Amino acid sequence: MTMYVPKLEKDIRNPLEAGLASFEGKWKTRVICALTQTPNLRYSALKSAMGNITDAVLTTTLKELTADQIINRIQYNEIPLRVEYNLTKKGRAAIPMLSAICQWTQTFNPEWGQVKCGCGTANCLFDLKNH
Amino acid sequence: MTMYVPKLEKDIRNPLEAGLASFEGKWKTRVICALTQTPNLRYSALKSAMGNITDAVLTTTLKELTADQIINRIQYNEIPLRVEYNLTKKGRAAIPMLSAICQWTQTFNPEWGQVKCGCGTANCLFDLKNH
DNA sequence: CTGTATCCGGGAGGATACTG
DNA sequence: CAGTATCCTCCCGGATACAG
Repeated sequence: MTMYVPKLEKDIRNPLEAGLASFEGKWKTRVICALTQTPNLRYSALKSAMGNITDAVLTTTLKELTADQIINRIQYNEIPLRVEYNLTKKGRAAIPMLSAICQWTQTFNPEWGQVKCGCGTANCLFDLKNH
Repeated sequence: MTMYVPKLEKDIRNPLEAGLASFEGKWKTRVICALTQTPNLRYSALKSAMGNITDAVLTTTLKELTADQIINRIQYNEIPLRVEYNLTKKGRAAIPMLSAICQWTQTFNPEWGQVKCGCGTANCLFDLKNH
């Protein structure tokens, strides 16, 4: 019933800060990565892709990404209920940006350069350590 | 005497998360912005550019940016002590990335598109609301 | 002038139990 | 299956005071 409402408004001053806020927190980029590798994922598939996330945290993450127009929530009123998530146009437009950050890190911190993703997916964005 | 040491290690899994961590927090991008507009700034100049930051928070921010190799700390052993900060090569390489995020926000959230920076500096990265 | 030391409130992330 | 509701812990950002 009582949704969480922060007492202090965040102090976001420009479009850069607004953009970065879309990716902050522990799970958002991981959800984006999963949806990049597999375009349509159900709640349960997303949850197991995240590994050890709890429902409360996954739900919050998905709501924030939806509010930021980075993912779509598509509900099929079947029984049992089916819900799928995928990237919006804005979400897909973020992929090159995130890749650029990834490469920037690997360029200047070569210790990251050796870590290769083992997922075998051709369009995988990220080089994951635990994957 | 007792520096702050986090008890739980941060869970950074890939170069994207490592890169984004360099920009997180309220002040890091603002410091980068200030040093983009003015290449060499003293502690006190940086502090007044930030507006209402406290010393404890500014010091922490500068240390983290230095540790991440995004800014250089140059100390002149004069009396009184003079310290200047500027962007490293890695820091300068981040500017196009940050501009891309800025533009991404302005493209998909046009309410940010009308806000223009009033600083008059040619190489100003960001469109600032309070500036 | 350029910081450190110390304390504190608020909140993000998480654990657990429960539900249509 | 796809979430809510509730509670809790840790620690970040900030305030204030002090120092080399």
